[in-house]
Amino acid sequence: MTTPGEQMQADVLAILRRRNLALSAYKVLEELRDAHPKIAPPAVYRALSSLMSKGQAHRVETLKAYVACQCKEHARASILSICENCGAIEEHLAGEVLEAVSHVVAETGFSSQHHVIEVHGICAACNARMPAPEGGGGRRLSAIADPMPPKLEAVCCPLPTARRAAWRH
Amino acid sequence: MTTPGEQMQADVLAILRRRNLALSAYKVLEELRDAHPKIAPPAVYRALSSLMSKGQAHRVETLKAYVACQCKEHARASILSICENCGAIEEHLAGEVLEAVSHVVAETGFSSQHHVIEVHGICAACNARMPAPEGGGGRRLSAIADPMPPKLEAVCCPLPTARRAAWRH
DNA sequence: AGGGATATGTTATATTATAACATTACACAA
DNA sequence: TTGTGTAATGTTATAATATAACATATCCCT
Repeated sequence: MTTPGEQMQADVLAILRRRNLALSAYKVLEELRDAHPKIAPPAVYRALSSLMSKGQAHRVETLKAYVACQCKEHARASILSICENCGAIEEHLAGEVLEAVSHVVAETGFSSQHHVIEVHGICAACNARMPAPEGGGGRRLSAIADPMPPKLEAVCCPLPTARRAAWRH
Repeated sequence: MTTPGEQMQADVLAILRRRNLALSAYKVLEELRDAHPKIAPPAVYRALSSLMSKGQAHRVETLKAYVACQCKEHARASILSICENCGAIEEHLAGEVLEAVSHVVAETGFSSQHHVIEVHGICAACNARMPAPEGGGGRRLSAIADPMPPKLEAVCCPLPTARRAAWRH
């Protein structure tokens, strides 16, 4: 039988999976109100917390927001890439990198327990629609000519010179 | 001549440098009240923001808190290690790791602009005071026998089985 | 001096997260 | 079966983090 808590987790996970964007806990809460009219913040945070402890969701620290895990229930930490243009999140498994990080900090005697690796930049799809940068190096948000939505549900779109991309809020 | 904003930045930096711990913006604000009795949050956030853009301070994303940069004005991102026992933060420069991360995400066409790498675990000093773990792997917080303060200003200390270490708040 | 840009001060509020406690459901012994 | 302790869920309130919005002052340039 499925308990209320399990149902909540399933509903939260379904909401997160609808997009490849990170959603704030309160955005998730809003969307949950359809199925759970009188839901309150602690219920959402409890569900997110359970999902995270099972590796089915991740908090994107640099966005204060949450995404569904894109791998098949991995336990190890992963690298999250965050597109500054469209907000798309991708998850990259790379044990060697985690080990490299552990190795670096081990030089001062630090023993690693949990890694957080996040990279901001421009995703492949947005790169394809942007002019290449002058002085070499990666393309930049300010160079975007004609921004356009990401893979799944469009949430970006207008984004000319804006300091803050549309998908943030 | 030194402007009010520069003075504020200097004061904030001095406060951050007094510890090797991360301080929340509001903790910084409290300490600033000595020198600036009527300071308000935006002033602190502005100072932190300026310091960060100059590479003189960093936000520890996983702690929602700020530390002084420990290197000589590096521009590149670094690896931050966070001791779960005493809260000590260490900064590790490791360009190769940043490149390894960029390389991993580049496999899907992502171009990196900014890296965030944070590692939680146990620092050398705390490791020295802890029993080694049974099944191999790093030592864990729960295994701590007789916790004791970190390098600079002691903020940790009691920490037997506590779920949340004392230095967090 | 005038006037625009930038920096600073001030008030209010938005956003994110958790504490604290009430209530319900559940496992299991008596 | 009924009590009774534990864990899960619901509910209310509030804590902690961060920024918007606007007023005022300062500086630079003419």
